[in-house]
Amino acid sequence: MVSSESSAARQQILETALQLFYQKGIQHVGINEVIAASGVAKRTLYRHFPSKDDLILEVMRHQAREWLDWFEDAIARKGGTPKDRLLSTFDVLQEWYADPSFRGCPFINAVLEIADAAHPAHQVSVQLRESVRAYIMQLASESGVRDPAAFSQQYLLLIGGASLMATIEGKPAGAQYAKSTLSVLIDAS
Amino acid sequence: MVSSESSAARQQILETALQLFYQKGIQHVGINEVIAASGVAKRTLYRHFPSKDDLILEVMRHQAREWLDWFEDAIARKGGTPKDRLLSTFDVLQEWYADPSFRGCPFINAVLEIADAAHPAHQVSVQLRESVRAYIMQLASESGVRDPAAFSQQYLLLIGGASLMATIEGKPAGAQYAKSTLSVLIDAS
DNA sequence: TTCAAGGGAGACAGACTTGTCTCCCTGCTT
DNA sequence: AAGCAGGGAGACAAGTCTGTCTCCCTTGAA
Repeated sequence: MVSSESSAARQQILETALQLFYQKGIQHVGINEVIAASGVAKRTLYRHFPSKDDLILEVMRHQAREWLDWFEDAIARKGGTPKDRLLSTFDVLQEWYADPSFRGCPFINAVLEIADAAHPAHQVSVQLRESVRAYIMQLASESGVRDPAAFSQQYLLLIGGASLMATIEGKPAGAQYAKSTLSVLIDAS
Repeated sequence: MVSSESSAARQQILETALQLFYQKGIQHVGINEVIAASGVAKRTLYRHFPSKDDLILEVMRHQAREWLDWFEDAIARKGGTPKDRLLSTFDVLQEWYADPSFRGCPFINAVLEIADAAHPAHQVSVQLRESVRAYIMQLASESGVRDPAAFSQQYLLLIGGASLMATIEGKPAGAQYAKSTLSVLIDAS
């Protein structure tokens, strides 16, 4: 018996839904579109995901794991001192923002599309931001920043602001403003 | 003959829709709910606004004018030197974030709910951010900041980031992180 | 070989949505 | 006084959506 967690159909649905949700926005993609693009029966989708909200939640969890892995790997690959790596996070982000398929940060998008802090998918975004903050706080400690906790909160402002600028104005270069701001913050501490 | 621009029914629809759109999210409010809450006939709404998209656009324009007036007035009332006023912008914003009726920045919400950069309402948000940036750049010039243009872009990151933090984590105090960051930026220039 | 589970295709119900339409009433203008 | 524009109430059409259902096929295990 194939575990329902690792079913090929389940994976197919998850990855197709992830693409569609990101490209068109969660609310603008119906279940019928997901099953058509997955080549899967509606009955099959509802066997694995009891409701659309469950599907959204699983998609967001999957995407959060993948994004955090990608982000930390990309920064590790840049190498250098902890301070170098802190600054290079915004180079990594700028490359992301400039990608033609970039349609905004999916976690910010999800929170504001869902517009319901009680929705479990909202918590996925909150937890992801907390993971990023903890990771940055660690790098800040290694860099000798005076108050790593406060610094990591300021970092969250900058990453959110840069993602927003990339989404609203379509300006990936917002990441460079964030980078220069971060540099000033580090040097001042 | 009453001008269709200043009709009482039109104003009623506009203000009711503004409230509902903000409280529940644009996509989660139907035309039927707007007319029920406005005490207006459906025919009347469609006489003034040919489609829901037109209504959304007019609501956003109205809200953008009101918000910018409120923001500039609140800062002017704080008084002090240009540098004082730059810093007090985030005190003003924090009061807004901490208000029980705060449900996120309506312009960020709208952009991400609509998820379509070609939608006219998206441009309203872009233009509002540009107005804020120009206003901040002026204050920065008066404060003797070295590069007011770059500074104003960094400001946009901070205001966006703080609004996002207030929305996602429900932490109005993000504004204080933004204020301290801004202070460092000013002193370093 | 038999049979149960997973899956594809799609009909269907029920509850939404936007936008058009009719019917009737009130109040202003000429 | 008369008539017309603006407006309230709501039926209706045509479309959307989610979630349930039936029917049939395939595959793998006992």
